[in-house]
Amino acid sequence: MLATAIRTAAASHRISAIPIGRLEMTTALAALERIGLVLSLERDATVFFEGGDAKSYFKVSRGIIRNCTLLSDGRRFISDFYLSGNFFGLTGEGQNLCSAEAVTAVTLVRWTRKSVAGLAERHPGVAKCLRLMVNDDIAAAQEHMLLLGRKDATEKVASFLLMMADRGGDSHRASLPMTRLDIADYLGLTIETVSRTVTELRSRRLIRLQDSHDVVLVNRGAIEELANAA
Amino acid sequence: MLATAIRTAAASHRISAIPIGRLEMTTALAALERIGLVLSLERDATVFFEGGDAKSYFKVSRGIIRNCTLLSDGRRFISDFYLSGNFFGLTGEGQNLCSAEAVTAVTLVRWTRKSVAGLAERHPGVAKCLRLMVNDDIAAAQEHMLLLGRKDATEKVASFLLMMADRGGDSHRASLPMTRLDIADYLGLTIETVSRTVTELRSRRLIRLQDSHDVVLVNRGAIEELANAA
DNA sequence: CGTTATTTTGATATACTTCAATAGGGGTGG
DNA sequence: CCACCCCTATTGAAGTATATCAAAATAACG
Repeated sequence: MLATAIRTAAASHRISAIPIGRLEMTTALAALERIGLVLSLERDATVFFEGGDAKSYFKVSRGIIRNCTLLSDGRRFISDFYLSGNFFGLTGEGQNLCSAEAVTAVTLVRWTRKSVAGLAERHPGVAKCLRLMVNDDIAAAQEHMLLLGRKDATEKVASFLLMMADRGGDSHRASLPMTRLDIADYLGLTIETVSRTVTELRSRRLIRLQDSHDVVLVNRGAIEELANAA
Repeated sequence: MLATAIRTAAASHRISAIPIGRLEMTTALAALERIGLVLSLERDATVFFEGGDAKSYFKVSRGIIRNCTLLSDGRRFISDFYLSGNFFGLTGEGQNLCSAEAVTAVTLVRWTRKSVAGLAERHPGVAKCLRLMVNDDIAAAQEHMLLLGRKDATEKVASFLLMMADRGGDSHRASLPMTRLDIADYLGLTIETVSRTVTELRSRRLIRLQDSHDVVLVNRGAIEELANAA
């Protein structure tokens, strides 16, 4: 189970470089397979709280997770979404840096940090895989910061659509299971601005909406130009 | 030399938890001491370029470094500053995620990734120290994203002053060696807005300026309230 | 001491937010 | 099956925070 899990993760776009020998890893991880616990959660359930003890690593088997933080007056920010195949909870030695919530109903696999740490110690391949996943999270954060700090609404939404398309199976279709509020809190905008921007892209025939959560990138090239990828 | 270097890093606020036995680490690092190369750079010199091969780890001995990325039209974003004692270049397996430039004249220590990786393999204490430093970078990125995505100009500037004060020696004084443009590019604002916001804080008697690069936090409590720390 | 870079201040413009209303979609119960 | 409700998304009108454009003041530098 975990062998499959980590292989999937390594194959996902979020692992930037081909990491390590598959055989090595599969062998290493076979040991951990039976200690990963499966859990299912309803939409909007909390996986863990910001500030709580970081005790576990998770993998998304099905559904989607959001990592979010709140300001005292209720303003919310979403630092990342984790899709099926992605690992999360890797960061935050000691305390969780943000809370994790189920955007949709989800199935997760959970491992204790202790057991993963033990495995990583015995198997350098596992350690390397974890390092690569953390690295991908950092790369994502860097790009996200650039987006938040220096991109306008159109660039933000275009970037988001491209990211979701790339993380899904089809580079010309973005599935958006989250609400406009989630998207707004990820992009540092309001729902109204997100909505208006999507409408604008649609009226320019760059995208087509099957419904509000399923976007076809009709002209991906033009969207890439708008996104202003660094 | 490196022993001192890493000890300093571990002592700095950027290492969130007391990491590992000092003795263990000092012993481990003694071996690396002689392979760290010292280099000095002028103000505005580039340490490494975004997209270039990530070949080295660095420690700032003196001065300050900015990590920045550019959009195609010249908009710039600064993801982090590294002050004396901080390590950088730890992230970006393979390619550098952003370029690193000298904000002031700097003295750096450089190690090849290979040599550090080798040391980390032989000495778990070193590996752990590196992990903790990467973790601190992630925590900083998380907070930075929240700031960029959901804070207004006053909150941004107040947060920045507090961060700089905390990273310096004196919690009631922020030394700002960088220009207003650097600050603006870090906060996702313009120089004019940064300047106006600083003026506003000054006229409210929350801060006092020795000169534009040396800020006394007269009323730190009030600034903390304004900063709206999560 | 003049020259240039940086910072501050001022006036105006605008992108995005806020407030408000309408429209769509999905489920439930009558 | 339709009517109703709730939740989400869209659209509209007005307000505001921040950007932009422009100039003055201050600091840094040779």
